[in-house]
Amino acid sequence: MQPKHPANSEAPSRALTDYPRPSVAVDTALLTVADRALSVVLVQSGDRPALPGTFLHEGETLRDAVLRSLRVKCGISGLEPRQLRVFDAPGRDTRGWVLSVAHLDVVPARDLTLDASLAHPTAVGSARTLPLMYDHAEIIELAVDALRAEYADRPDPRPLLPEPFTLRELQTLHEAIAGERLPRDAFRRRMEPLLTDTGELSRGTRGKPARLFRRTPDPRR
Amino acid sequence: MQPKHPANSEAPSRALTDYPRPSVAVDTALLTVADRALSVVLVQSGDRPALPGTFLHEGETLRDAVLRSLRVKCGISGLEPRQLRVFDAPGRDTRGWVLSVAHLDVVPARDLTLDASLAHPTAVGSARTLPLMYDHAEIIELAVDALRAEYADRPDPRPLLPEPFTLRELQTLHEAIAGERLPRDAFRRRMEPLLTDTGELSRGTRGKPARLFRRTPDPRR
DNA sequence: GTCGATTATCGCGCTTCCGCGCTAAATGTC
DNA sequence: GACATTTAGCGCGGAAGCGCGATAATCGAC
Repeated sequence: MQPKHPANSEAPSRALTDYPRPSVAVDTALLTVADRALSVVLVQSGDRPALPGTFLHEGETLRDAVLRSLRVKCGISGLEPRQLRVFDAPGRDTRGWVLSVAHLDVVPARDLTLDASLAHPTAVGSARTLPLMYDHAEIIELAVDALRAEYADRPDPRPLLPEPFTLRELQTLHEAIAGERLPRDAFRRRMEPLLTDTGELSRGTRGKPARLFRRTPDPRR
Repeated sequence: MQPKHPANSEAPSRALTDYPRPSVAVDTALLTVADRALSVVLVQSGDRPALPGTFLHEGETLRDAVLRSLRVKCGISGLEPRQLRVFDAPGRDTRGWVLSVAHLDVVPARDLTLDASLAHPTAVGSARTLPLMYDHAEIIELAVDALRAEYADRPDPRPLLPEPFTLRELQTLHEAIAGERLPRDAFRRRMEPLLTDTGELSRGTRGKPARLFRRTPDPRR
């Protein structure tokens, strides 16, 4: 029977590697917007769908591992994963003791050139009905809530819209993420002050041409 | 040189324990309020002060580990730790590869019967000037921000005040946590609807007796 | 050229929240 | 009993935000 770890920050008489340690995985709810609704990228894990993930390798950070897993599993790079929470139920993985650090990331649908036999976006509503591995359904819900909070009062903070864009395009995106209709005037009053008017108008569209905007860089980020 | 982990959720030809794994620690910013200001409980770690923590043992959850560390290091039990974030810089601990899952917990000052030579509350302002171990200064800032957010629009959600209490006592507590004065009328308008008036008045105090309140159980918790 | 579609603006009434000064009530101290 | 202290309530003016209906402008389709 192996000894238990010493208290953290005590000087142990043994090496840390003498003690039982968990494997640490990262799993990412990679969200995108397609057909005016949120989708999540799923991969096939054995016989069940799952979020893309990997085990943490020595010498890398959690973020390094997330980026590696998205590159390898989904052919995606250059993203900004955000840590959500650690899932730590002792028996969550039948192969042994595994913790998972859940992450959220966001990618424009146009950047997804997935091999559909490996990874594919699934509407969040549909994903809820699937028998996902481990606690991945819970991770998706956490991620959706976190993304909705980010989008509540900032215009497209995880840039999904190519610039420039119209107010209407921005509102449609925000409604897809919020999962509900957003009243037009209130939305415009809240967002317009946070945007940069390019001074240009849309072209090739029916009706009065819409003004075109860019995001104003957020000093907080 | 040891092999790297297989991709998460692939069926490995080797046991998970064949691969390098980190030690996982939990560190807790245990906050309390004393002298109308926030304090954090520090322990001595070698020659430097630190947050109480421990390594995660097989078969327990992070919460189990936090509770164990608070019991062993501080003689405290029955708390409700909240996960904050994982600290994962590869070189953060000179003894080897260690991740730390930072937590926040809150304890009334009256429940702290600490052996001062082991653990002692330190005003958060003072703690900022100390050479804390690892990333513990950062953990404290995260915890303070998280606690302030919890207290922003709910009355004493991490119960610190013994019941019943007066509006003035509640306001004084919230000001200690917020670190700033809160205007009386606005505070009362925001909080009073969320409290249960006991129908009783304070006694033994100078001036008009104050009404006494209890917390109304929050359906969200 | 007309029409429908689309964007944009705005006045307006309403709601919510805030800060402040003032007044009243009730207690303990002297 | 007077006084200082403390709590409590409230009127009021102001600020901020909202939803809605109405109107105007501008485009492409026909």
